[in-house]
Amino acid sequence: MVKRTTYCGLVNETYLNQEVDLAGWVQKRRSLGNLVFVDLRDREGIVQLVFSQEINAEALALAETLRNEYVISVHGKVVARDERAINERMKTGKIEVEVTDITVLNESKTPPFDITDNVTASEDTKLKYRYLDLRRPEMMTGLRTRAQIVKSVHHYLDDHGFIEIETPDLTKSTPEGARDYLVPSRVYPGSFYALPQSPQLFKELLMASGFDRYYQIARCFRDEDLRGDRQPEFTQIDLETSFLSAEEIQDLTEGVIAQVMHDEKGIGVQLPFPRLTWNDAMARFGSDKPDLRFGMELQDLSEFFKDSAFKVFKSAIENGGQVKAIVAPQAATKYSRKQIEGLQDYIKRFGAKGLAWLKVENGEVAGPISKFVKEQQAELLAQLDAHDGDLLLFVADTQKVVADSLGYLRNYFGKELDLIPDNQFAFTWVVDWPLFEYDEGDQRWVAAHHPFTMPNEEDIHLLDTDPHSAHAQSYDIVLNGYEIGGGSIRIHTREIQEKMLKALDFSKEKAQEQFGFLLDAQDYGFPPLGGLAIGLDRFAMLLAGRDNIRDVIAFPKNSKATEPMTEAPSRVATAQLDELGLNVEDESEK
RNA sequence: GGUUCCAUGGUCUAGUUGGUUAUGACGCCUGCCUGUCACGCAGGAGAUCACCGGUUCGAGUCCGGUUGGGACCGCCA
Repeated sequence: MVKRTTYCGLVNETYLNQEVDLAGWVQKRRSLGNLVFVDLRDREGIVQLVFSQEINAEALALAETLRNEYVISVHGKVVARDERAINERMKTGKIEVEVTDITVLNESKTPPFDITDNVTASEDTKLKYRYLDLRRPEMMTGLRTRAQIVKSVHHYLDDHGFIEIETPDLTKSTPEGARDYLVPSRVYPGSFYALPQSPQLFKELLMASGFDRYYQIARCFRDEDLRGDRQPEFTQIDLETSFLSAEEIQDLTEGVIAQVMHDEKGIGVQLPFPRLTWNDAMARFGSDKPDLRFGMELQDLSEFFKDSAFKVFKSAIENGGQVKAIVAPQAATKYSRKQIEGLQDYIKRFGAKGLAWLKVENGEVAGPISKFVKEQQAELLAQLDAHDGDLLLFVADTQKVVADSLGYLRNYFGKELDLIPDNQFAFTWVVDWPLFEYDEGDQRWVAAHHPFTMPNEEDIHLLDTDPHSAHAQSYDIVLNGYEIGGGSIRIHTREIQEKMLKALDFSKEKAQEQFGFLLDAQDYGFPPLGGLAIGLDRFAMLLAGRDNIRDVIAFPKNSKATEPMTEAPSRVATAQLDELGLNVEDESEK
């Protein structure tokens, strides 16, 4: 095999009049008879090859037989294109390669879709032929963005005294949190390992061992339903430290992110990032992961409407709820009554019973509820800072329903009204989370973050009296409306840990059975500790400008958690099951 | 677990009130073409209308079910 001179996409004027050897895939053949052009593609880009009688008749003949995605190598001379033949849209458009020798390294069937960035094939088809999909430049770019992030993280954390340590993938199932992926044990039939949801407990134990600063690019597994930003296996930039405060860990994280933004995007981010309390995030943006690239904040009108003649509003407030509104700027004429009612149907899934709205026209409010606010309309418009042409949207309900509904509508209108600037990266911390949240489905209190999260210092006493009102030393890092990471200061004393588990209704026995190794470790000089994990996939997705983490994962699952290419998961041989002591029900069905 | 949408040549797609040979583009094949880069021109091939059943004289179209896929809610310490 001839040694390549360079990548196709990197051939430029410095190679003028030199002989080069190139290899790659045929992007396109354009035959004009005795003159043939071939676009040759590799990971760095495309270069135009020329074949003609004058250059080499034998190569020309072979060029006529080329088809898309054939793999070839060529030898030829880099020449300048004629003035009128220059292609300004191509990086290599000023030159071309006159081919004197060509080898077909492999032929290709006609691919099921074109290897271009404006591909039209369905997600299903693309995943089935993932190796072809990944030939597309934008897919290569996404994975290279991801690689660059990892490289920067290694560089930064290595420089800051972090030690990279691997933790097990075959570990113990834990009852809290997401559903585990289970791995049957052959040696102990009926017993199972679990794949880690995160390396949480192991990294805490590494602090107990005195490593002081740990990190890992860690694969995590959660058997829950998928979304555009959720895959069953995903990767965290996982780190843990001893003897640092929440603020110090946040500063450190900002350093990591600033390094990545500098290396990958050439952007100097403004530090420190804003810090929002969880309460403020929910109150102002209706979300625990607010998109700060635009305004349109939720405004509380409970006081304004507490004596309203509009019973829906008045009674919501009397029942301990609230009335809030958002102002969609210049949206009044863009949305018909029917469209707004469509939005109302949508927010019903968050529990909202209705969506009240007003349009502002000539300084007056108009719309179905206008008669209730006509008298105070000037006051209302002033309070909301609303102007002619704006659309006002109101939801009256419990705090949670109001936040979910208006938070959704805020994001919806942000996109629809084009209020979100491109190429902006708005980081923020969301801090001071509740320690617990109530699980309506299971009718019990669960840890909002995880059961090892330290309460705020001033709330520790609440563990004895009113644990569920306590707030936590936990923090999420949010980018453009996505949670890209989160962490906390952990509990490091057995006393507080046991109170925490008790508040979660763990019996002493159950706690010992599930987390005994951690509780025991806390008896042997467990240092104060805390850490954080950044979701690599989401971070890479956002930096690559994509809207699905599949685009920055080489071989992802589809939305049904299967992989169309390998057809995993699949049934296995009975002999394999027998060896594991497993019986599958209804094996004949399906 | 729930809601909702979708399935027509290789790909994307049109298909009316149920009515003769199922539309178009791209791609593919053959021929012509020496400056193309969305090459052009002429011709051609390519369809189990996802699957099963029903209604009907007649189903791509209507009804029921199944399968596969997309989005969303729940779920995701």
